Amino acid sequence: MRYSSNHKAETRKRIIGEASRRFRKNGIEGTGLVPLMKALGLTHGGFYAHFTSKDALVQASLEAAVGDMLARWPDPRNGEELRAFVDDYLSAQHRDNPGEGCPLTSLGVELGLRGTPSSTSDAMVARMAERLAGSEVRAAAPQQGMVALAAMVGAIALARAVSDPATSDGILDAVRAAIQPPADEG
Amino acid sequence: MRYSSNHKAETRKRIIGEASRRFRKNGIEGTGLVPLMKALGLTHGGFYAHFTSKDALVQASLEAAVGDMLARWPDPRNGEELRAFVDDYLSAQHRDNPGEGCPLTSLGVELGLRGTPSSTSDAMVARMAERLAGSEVRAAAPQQGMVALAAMVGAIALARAVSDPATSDGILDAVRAAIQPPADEG
DNA sequence: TGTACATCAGTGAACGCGCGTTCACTGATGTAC
DNA sequence: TGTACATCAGTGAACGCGCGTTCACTGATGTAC
Repeated sequence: MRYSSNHKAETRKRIIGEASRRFRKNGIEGTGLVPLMKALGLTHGGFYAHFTSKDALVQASLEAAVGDMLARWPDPRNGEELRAFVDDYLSAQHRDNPGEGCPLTSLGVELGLRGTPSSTSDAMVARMAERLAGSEVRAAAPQQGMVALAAMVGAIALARAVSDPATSDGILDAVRAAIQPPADEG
Repeated sequence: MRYSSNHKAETRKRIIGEASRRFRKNGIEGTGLVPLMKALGLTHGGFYAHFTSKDALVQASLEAAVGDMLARWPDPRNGEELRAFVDDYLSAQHRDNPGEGCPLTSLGVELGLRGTPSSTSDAMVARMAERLAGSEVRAAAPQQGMVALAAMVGAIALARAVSDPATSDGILDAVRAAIQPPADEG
């Protein structure tokens, strides 16, 4: 069967989209290519028409997830938007849905632990720290943006690792209060 | 072959020790029982004389790693000891050796991401946050201990995820400076 | 306008491999008599 | 003190399964003539 000229590019995008969700949710090692392709209504043999290997898909998925995440970032000069974004980042919703969430706390962590860090992570870390630093957020100096980012990433990691829901919520609350002044002050 | 009365207990400890290193370094899914037992000079069949399943070993390994980590923690009233510990935590040595490092940033993160958090993590988080809060560390209030812990865990995660060595070192430096006053002030 | 052919995204069977787990067995030693 | 037996940590072959990857093939459609 022959398809329209952009059909292959669209299929490639669909594979990346589904993979980026699955890698973040179930891990790279926990995501098989056979179930992934099946979920898209395709057979696994066709995978290699789009990617040279699973690793190539991992890189493309990380890049796509980072791109999505950065596109969602507000203008740092708009304090209200940034405050809302930080609230979203430190929300139960984000904690409970790694598949839709920040790739640094899922894919980035797995790649980092296994000794295969990617320069895509560098770009995301730099952009996030920069925007947190140049904002109304309490920490104003450039390094303070990095500290705020580390606290946010660590908060999500800890909130996910802990089994008591109250403790988990408390971690998110404590970090939110620390890096962001109360809403009525801003 | 029959062995001395404590032989089995010693073998069990050896399995847990090696597993806790491998789980932290290569991940739970990345650690096979066959190579694990082989590394101890044993065959894989004998594994089930010690543990009912791989999952049981994961729990035992997390508990052992958390116990080791907490045993290394200094008296929080001794500012100098605590400062040294925080420096060690935020060191290149720790970043580069997850197998010997904090189980929260490796095993805990993997368990948390896969939706199987363990109450063992709760104990470690509580104890670490408590000790950071009751110390000379800049952040003194109880929730501030949690913020310091989140920043430390996030710093290690980011420092591992990033590919540029200077950026990686910079993350550790920024967080160290933020949660700890300069040494000559203490 | 109609026929022949080239294209190529996707198919599906097959590959070798390592996984977690099971199980009948081994054999050195402690215990019972 | 000497023999027979029970114990049980560890052995090693086997199980079914899912993995990443390969490859000869399909067949609907665009293109050439």
